[in-house]
Amino acid sequence: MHTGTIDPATIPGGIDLGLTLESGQSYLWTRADGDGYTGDPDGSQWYTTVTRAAGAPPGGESREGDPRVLQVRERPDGGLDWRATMPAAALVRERLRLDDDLDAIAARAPSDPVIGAAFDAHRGLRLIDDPAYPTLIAFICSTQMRVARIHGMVTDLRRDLGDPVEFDGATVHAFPTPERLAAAGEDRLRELGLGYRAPYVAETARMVADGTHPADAAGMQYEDAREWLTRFVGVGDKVADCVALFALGFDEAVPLDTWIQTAIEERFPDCDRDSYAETSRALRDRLGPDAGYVQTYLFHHLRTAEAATAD
DNA sequence: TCCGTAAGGTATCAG
DNA sequence: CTGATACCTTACGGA
Repeated sequence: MHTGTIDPATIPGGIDLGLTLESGQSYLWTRADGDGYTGDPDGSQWYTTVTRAAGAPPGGESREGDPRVLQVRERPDGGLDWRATMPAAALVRERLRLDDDLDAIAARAPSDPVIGAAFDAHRGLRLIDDPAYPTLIAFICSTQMRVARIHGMVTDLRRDLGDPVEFDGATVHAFPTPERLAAAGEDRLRELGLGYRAPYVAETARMVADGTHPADAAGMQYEDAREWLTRFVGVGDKVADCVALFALGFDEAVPLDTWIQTAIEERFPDCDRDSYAETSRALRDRLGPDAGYVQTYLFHHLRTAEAATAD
């Protein structure tokens, strides 16, 4: 086993690990004391994921290789501990985007009372940089679902169809390979509770298994990438934006979900256009170069209960 | 205990 | 190309 620590001085703006991993960006980590997403996040717990990459460019998780386990927890000093089946210091920095300067990002954000409140209320919330294919499947599952249940669905997929890996005396499961998901078939996926998403996941997994990989969008211009991603079954503009933002490093992407749509109507009505593409463009212009970061803070702020009394 | 509603939307089909 | 509708399942809140 490899272990390491990350000095808080090397994390500009700090990190709230539980918030970052349970804020609805990533569904690929589980908390040691349970499935997570069902209670208050707790960054002092070990969070575990399984990955096939050991340090890849954004969204460029290797498409083959043995699954490897990575665990991270928050230290009392604000730094991080990690444990893994491979050297992982660089991987942790990359996945949790520890080089992003949160204070600078907050300073660049537009001066708006709700945006300011969102940054103040959720210090240490970071964007994540997850592998593209599991993120694609997770967000196909996300339509018309609550955050906690999306995590439950992904966890069920892993447990039932993912390769088991031994680590520290326990068994954890990798995200199922595209081949395995495709082979499972629509009926099996319906049994796992995916509902009408089952055929979408099966068909998209088949496309990936046949060589059309979502990470291939990483080198495109942002709007081209979003459009290209919608070729996967079950992927419209919103899900494509989630993959672009949370897995492919397109920091300008602003997934227009129901929460953000409401925020647009109430806070930025002049950004409300006739199409997704035009509204997206207007909102990106309004939110600035870190539009994706601002969106993530807004989404989390609006979604949490305290937001109801914040404004 | 039971039922209506809504949950990080998308595919499909008219007009 | 734009607008309306069905869609699986589950976890809630109100009767």
